Amino acid sequence: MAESAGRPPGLRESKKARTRRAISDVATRLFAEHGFERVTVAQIAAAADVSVKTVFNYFPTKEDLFFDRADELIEGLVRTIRERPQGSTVADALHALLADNRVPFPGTGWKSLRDPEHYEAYRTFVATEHASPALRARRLVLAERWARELSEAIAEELGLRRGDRRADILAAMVVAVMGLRERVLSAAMLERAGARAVERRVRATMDEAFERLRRAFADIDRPAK
Amino acid sequence: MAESAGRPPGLRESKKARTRRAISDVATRLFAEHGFERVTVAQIAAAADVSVKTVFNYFPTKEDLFFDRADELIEGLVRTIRERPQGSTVADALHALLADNRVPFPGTGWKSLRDPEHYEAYRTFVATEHASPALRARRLVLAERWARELSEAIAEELGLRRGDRRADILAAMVVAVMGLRERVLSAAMLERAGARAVERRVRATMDEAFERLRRAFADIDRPAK
DNA sequence: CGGCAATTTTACAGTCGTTGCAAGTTTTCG
DNA sequence: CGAAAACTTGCAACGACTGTAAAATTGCCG
Repeated sequence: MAESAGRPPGLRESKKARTRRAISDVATRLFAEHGFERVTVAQIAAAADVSVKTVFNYFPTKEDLFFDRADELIEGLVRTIRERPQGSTVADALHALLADNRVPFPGTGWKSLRDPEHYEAYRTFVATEHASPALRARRLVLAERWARELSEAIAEELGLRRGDRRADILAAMVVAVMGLRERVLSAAMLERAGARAVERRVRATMDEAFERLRRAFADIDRPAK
Repeated sequence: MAESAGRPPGLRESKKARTRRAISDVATRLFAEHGFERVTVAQIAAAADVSVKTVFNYFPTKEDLFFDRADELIEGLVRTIRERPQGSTVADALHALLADNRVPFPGTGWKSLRDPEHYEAYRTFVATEHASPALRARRLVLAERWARELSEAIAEELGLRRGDRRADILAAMVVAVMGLRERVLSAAMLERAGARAVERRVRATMDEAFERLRRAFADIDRPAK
């Protein structure tokens, strides 16, 4: 695998990066405009001025075009756990992150829904996803992968051995709660609730969920430091 | 929607049922023999002596051929909750069901893994599913549907209004635990652990998980009657 | 700079799931 | 029995995806 800072960028590398970006951007725009199902890979390729084969060269499946960089989300979660403030349990840290009115944006991190531009962008994302069974299915697969990574991070952070049942259970429940958050968020945004209303509903759900998680895992979820 | 016992069977009905069964059986056999991905719908149609179009007439997608009647599982769960014995909480009832060494079989209910025949059949099922990303994805979609139905049943059973946050949270966590059970079960069976060993691992995981669920939901999960 | 090797991109042909359509076939019912 | 309704089928077509081998591009070395 290429190390993160191997050689000086190199023409080839940078060109590849640019091509990949171009394809992803074009695809994102087209999906937002016409919906996932009604855009063909051939159209994307044409709009990005590459061949269909090249598209599949960079993205294994059409769905990957939509969820490009979605895996960054899990990195954010893991960092949240690892770098939680002193005295804060894992549940505390995740609670703080997920009860907040922010949502993950590819590349640029978590953004507040109070910003109308971000609200609109995320609403489009959610609506596109919601309208496509294939995308909804894909999201579930991603969530499963997240559960595994989360489980490892949690185990390590709580001083349990890898694959400890308790870490697996906690991770699975956290991911379930994330799924719930997503559902609440989507539902609220799809009916065009105002940013404050969305925020309120999300927070209420997360408060409830994490309170219960705290109760369930009080014995092993220890504060940092 | 057709009521469960509409007219006397009728030639047409029974013929349809037979055709459907034939297709499903043939598909199941072929998948077990060669793996999901390596069997084409055309082959299934040929082996079942119908046209490809007829196959899609009965089953919306190829995956549905594999998971035919999997939705019966959720009915079993819901019944488990509704008909739980006196003094038993929802968590108790689900715990008893899921810590047991039995697995759901389409049509015939839950069977013990101690029976070598059932063990082998279920192992084949699990192995086939495991080998196919498409099937794994599909299972996740089914699980999501189960979460919704479970949530309704739980809400009703605990005297909460439909869509009560707490019921949603409990349901989501229960489904997460079911997913975990499946993972433990699969892993154990794929490495050909003996029935007792599989049973032990499943039970240990379920004991741990439900103990935590009980703690988390002690305030609302009331015993029956 | 020139030219060869490695890497990317592309066209082309093909597989497979899935759908729409119009023409059979079978079952039901009056 | 005969027409309507319900099923089945063959055919053509679409779109995601793959393999292959040829063409274009880029990196590198003398």
